[in-house]
Amino acid sequence: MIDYGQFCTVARGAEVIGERWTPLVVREMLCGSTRFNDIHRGVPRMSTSLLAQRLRKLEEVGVVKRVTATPGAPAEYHLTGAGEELRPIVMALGHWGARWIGSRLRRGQLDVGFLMWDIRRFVQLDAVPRRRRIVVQFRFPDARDAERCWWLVIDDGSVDLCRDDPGEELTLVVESSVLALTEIWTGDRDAAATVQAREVRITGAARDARDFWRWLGRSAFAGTREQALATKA
Amino acid sequence: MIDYGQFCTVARGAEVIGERWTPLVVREMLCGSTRFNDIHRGVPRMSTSLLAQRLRKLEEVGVVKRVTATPGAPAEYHLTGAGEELRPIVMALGHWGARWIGSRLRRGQLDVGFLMWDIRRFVQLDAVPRRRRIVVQFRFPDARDAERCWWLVIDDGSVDLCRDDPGEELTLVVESSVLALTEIWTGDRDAAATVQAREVRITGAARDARDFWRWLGRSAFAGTREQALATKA
DNA sequence: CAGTATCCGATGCGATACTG
DNA sequence: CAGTATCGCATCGGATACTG
Repeated sequence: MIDYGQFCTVARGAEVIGERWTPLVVREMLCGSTRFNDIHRGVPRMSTSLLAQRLRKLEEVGVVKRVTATPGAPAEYHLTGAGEELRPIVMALGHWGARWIGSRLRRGQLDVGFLMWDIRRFVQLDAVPRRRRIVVQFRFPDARDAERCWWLVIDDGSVDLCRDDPGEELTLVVESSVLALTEIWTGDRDAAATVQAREVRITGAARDARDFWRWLGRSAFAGTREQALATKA
Repeated sequence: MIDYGQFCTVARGAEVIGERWTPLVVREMLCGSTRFNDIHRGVPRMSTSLLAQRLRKLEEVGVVKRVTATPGAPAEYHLTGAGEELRPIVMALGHWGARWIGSRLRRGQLDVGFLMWDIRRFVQLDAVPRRRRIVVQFRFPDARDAERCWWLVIDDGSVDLCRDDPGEELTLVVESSVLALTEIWTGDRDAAATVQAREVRITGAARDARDFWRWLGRSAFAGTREQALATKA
């Protein structure tokens, strides 16, 4: 563990949550993930051994509480009150990043799995047309073989993300480069303009296509990003 | 530099200011230090080469602006707008630490130089009796030889910290263990109670001694700390 | 004072493999 | 699925010495 050797509480706080990867682990838990592998989806580049180590440390300092419902059941990781109070800090950091990190996305930052996981999480359920099962296929021609095709299934208020064809009638097919959809998600580009530019193509009923952009969420920081870019221009 | 390889702005922000030592360097600059060695006083355990490296990085990402008034003059480091906007984040982290880091101060976290530097910075000038030159000697019998004795000189709205006897009449002498004064500073202990317990001794005119605790500031997070400890008890 | 250059050692952490 | 164990490299950063 980091030891700054200072009594200042900024230092002591930074020792706990400033360690490499830790803020992202906390972010993931703030978004609601409680299972080890779910958390890991939010930080896929982190090795599982390191994630386990960080979770132990966070438990030790009282940010995370490890819960095992019944013996033998898989553990769940929950934020404590202290952990929950990190929310404003992590959010502020995200907004700061959205506002001040100017550079375009680098190639190495693109990750379809992470993007889709994020999208799944923030589907605007109350904006989804009710009483219908909706199946959207996402196609990313430039992604690696295994990540080229995803299905988002929304039904009765629940959202599922599949990597295997559910074999149902498709409501929509969304085809895009990884970059284009990511930039829409982050607020770097406008969805309508990107469709205009033919960098995203949506196939399906016109009404469903229009609805799509309503219930598809955006990153929590997209508004800030958008505003920052607008101000600059 | 850290590279999380994620488009999320929390990650991209953390890449910039989540690196080891960086939040403390920013904290120091938010407190007003602009010269290399002044900044270094706030992070004395950091090597100068590493500090230089971090400052370069911060300049590169637009958090710090390096300014040389006249050629040959020593450089000054100023926070940019982006840097200034880190203030709420750093402060929030400090308050979080004050509230949730339960452990007592460890021996290795004590540092008289850092404490006195902090004290000097936050003297409540408007609470200091006017029209008088005030010289306070601080004695720390348990400190290392070179750090046993300090002088705080307040005059005409300016505060100086000396390590050599200014050779003037002393208004007050404050004698304390490093721990005791540090804990008063951080809000872990009450000043009056600590004096009662004879762990701090003040010599001088009664009125000056009473005034002392009024113009001596406390850490910016002491209130939060105090409240957290009170709640627990 | 205000840093830079160099060296070298600790360790953080990634990759891989393995277990219940 | 939910992790643990082990290995080995890279790099981070501390110490020291040096410069204008």
